[in-house]
Amino acid sequence: MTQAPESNERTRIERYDPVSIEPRWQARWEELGLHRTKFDESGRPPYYLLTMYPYPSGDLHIGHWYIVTPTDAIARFQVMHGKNVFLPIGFDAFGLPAENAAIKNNINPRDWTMSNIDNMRRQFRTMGARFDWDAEVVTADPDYYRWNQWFFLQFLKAGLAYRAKSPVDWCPNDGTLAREQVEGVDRHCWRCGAKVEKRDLDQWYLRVTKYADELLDFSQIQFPDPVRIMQTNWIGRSEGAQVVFETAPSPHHAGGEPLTVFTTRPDTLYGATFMVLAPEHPLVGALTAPERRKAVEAYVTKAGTQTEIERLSTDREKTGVLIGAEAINPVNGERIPIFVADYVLGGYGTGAIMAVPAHDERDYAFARKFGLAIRRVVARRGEESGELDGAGAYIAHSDDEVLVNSGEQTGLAADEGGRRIVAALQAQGKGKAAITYRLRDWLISRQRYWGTPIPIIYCPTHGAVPVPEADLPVRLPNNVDYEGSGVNPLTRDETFLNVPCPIDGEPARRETDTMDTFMDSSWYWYRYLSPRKQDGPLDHDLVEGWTPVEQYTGGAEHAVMHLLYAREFTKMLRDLGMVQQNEPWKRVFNQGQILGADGERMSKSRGNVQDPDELIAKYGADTVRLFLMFMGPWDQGGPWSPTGIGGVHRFLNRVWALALDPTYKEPGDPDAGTLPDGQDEAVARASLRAAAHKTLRDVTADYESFHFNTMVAKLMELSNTLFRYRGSVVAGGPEWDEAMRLLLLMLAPAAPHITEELWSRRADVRGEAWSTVHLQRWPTVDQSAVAESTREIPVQVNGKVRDRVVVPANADAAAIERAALASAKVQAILAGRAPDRVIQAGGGRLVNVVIRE
RNA sequence: GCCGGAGUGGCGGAAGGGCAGACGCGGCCGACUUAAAAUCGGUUGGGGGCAACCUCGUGCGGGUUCGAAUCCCGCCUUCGGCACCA
Repeated sequence: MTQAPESNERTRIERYDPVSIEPRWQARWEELGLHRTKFDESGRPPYYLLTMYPYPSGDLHIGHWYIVTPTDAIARFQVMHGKNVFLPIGFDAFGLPAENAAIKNNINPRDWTMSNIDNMRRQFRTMGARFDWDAEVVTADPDYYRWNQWFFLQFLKAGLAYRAKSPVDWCPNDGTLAREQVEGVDRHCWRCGAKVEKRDLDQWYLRVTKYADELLDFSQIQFPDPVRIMQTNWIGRSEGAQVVFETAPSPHHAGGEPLTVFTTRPDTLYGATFMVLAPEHPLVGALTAPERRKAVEAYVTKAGTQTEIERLSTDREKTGVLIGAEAINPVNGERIPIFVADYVLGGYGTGAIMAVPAHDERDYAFARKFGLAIRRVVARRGEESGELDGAGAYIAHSDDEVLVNSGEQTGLAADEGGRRIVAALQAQGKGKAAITYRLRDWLISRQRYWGTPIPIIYCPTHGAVPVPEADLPVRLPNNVDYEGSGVNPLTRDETFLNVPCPIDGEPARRETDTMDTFMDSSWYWYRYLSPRKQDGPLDHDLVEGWTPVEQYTGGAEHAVMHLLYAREFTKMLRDLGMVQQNEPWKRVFNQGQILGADGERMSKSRGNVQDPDELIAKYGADTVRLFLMFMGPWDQGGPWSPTGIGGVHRFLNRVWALALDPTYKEPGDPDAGTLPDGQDEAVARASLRAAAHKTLRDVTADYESFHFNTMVAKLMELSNTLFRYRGSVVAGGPEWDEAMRLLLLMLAPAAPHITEELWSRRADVRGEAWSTVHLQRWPTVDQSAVAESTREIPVQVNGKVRDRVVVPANADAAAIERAALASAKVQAILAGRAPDRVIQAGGGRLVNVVIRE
């Protein structure tokens, strides 16, 4: 790069050169151990600040900076408020991308992951974040994942883990596929293109539905509203009743087989005109009549091969087949036909419904298509004899509805009728009130290599036997050969597979499934507190002293997965006596996401990834940090654009110049040296102080509420104010010096390097010993500096601002009104008329003169 | 379809019943310079006026209020999430 020779005026002070300053201070902080948390320190209250640990994809991009640097600013701000801050970092090191890279490039997932982590550690250090690297956790480390295994064994003992069959997407060549590995409408494998099928596999579950009700209680965790709402919907509690129908006798069947359905509308039971079983319902096979068997089997098979999307698409036409059996409605003994149809889900409720087409849109659509009876049983009072208009089901559920065509219950209010129907059924043992949740148990089995091995051994005699705790960890073998396919290599690894049964010592085989990585991320903040502890997963004293985590920041994309799994996990740990708390974190904040310049998610494959390294080389880390905070509200994110970064860099250059050379006069500045607005020296001194302390008041509030963009704007304003006084008689004086000191302290959390450099030079100039700016106490606002002797009050006429009047700060309402009405502009508009009303808003902050035309 | 978030200058955004457009980018004018860059100062929502000023403006249409970007009702666009959950 050709650089013009430094012009004369720029040689007076040293140029702001972040590239030389930043690494120097980073090294110094590390040498001093400034970022290492002393957990046992008393006196300073603990403050655990957590940011979601990253997946080690290889390179830190600008999105990581966007996530991390404001969090670092919060940490530094809290340190300056006397808190004992813990800000750890680690890596979510297991998962599919490592395996994909491994298969593609024929390398080892561990090597790929670990070298990515090395690179990211290096890049992280260039941010200047105060991470406590001693606490680092890497989930692919056996020292970490052995505790996943240990927790699993405890859950098993406590009955919180169990095994059950469940379907997976299966490719004949590449084994189990993750959702994103199934491509196209024809559902082919992403690698080999083969047709994907469904397979039922035995898999492990965690019994998290046990906590469904408790998870709906958010009183001990502060979530952003959208997260709370999404979790509530995800859990999906609905109240209703279970009703037992029995099958009717037929030529092929004795009948009397109970079929339980769940309904939220027991009041509509008399309107049930058919019944529907999910294709997965266990009784489908047994109840199907011989002449229907072929059709039913074909239908069930087809349902199994359809994509979730296809099957669950709401605008798809309803399909289904009769199974050739009938059920008896317990309230009226009526025989109704039974269908199997895929609009009923196997995994929800009882997998069977009573269909009430008059009062349910889905049942209505199905009944119309198959020409089934539609019987109205609920009507608005006074419209009992009315017919359905044929446009659809009648859903509205209001207070003035009554039951019709409902036997003994006819004429009752719908609610009351529903209650009586349930009570009557309950008396006969044919029903009861029930609550159903949309939430399912947590399926943790993954047919993958790169994860935590599930510590189970299958013995021909004893079945699934837990690995004894003393034998943990079950290590993932390092030498793996994918043999060019996506099939989990553990299933071919004889050394791994063959083990003696822990009970009888006879030959047995290991479980080859590994755990969902959400298991890893459900407790890592506890491990950060004692990452190398060998005799247990967590240190109880530290956990109780430092958690729930004070503040957790991360992306909203985890609203219902990670953030819910981790809550469930914490409740399980609590029930095992491992922790005392009900929730893992006190407060969660969702920062926005930085997208590529094209508005799409940043990813290597899209080629829209912004590498921060070149920006740092050009502007330095402080500028990049500050720019990311300045761009907009932190919870908003948005497409990446470097437009404007120069403005932030210019701001830091100006802070640099103000700190090192207050009295300098720009040759190009016509106003250099004069005081603004014709102020005299005393007024200038007072307004400098006022500006500094007002900024302090506002910036403090902005840090506390994570409004970093306005925080930076206000610091820019203060530097602009200082700039106006640069070279004047007050430049370098005591008020200037105080303002400069406040500016550096306020800027320190956001731009840690330049402030540290200027702070140390300040100490040099004064002959004081150096002490880091980052351990200074946050300054306090001097209210007397902020107070002003006069106020300027906007005067509106009919809501439009027409003038401003200046009144003494202590003017009372009458005086303000007099001043407002005395305004020449107001008088001109009044034109001799008297105002109808004069309103003062906000204790005299504004006056509105109302005239009716 | 249902549930959420967001729509404000050329651009990122500020103000969350009381001065719309803070701060920054970009633009324009000027200073410094042989010149350019950098730096510094001024100016910058639209329309009108020589001016002081006037007028219109926060996605659209209504409403509440002395006063609405902000609250309410009905839409539109866009981004997330869920999606036959009985």
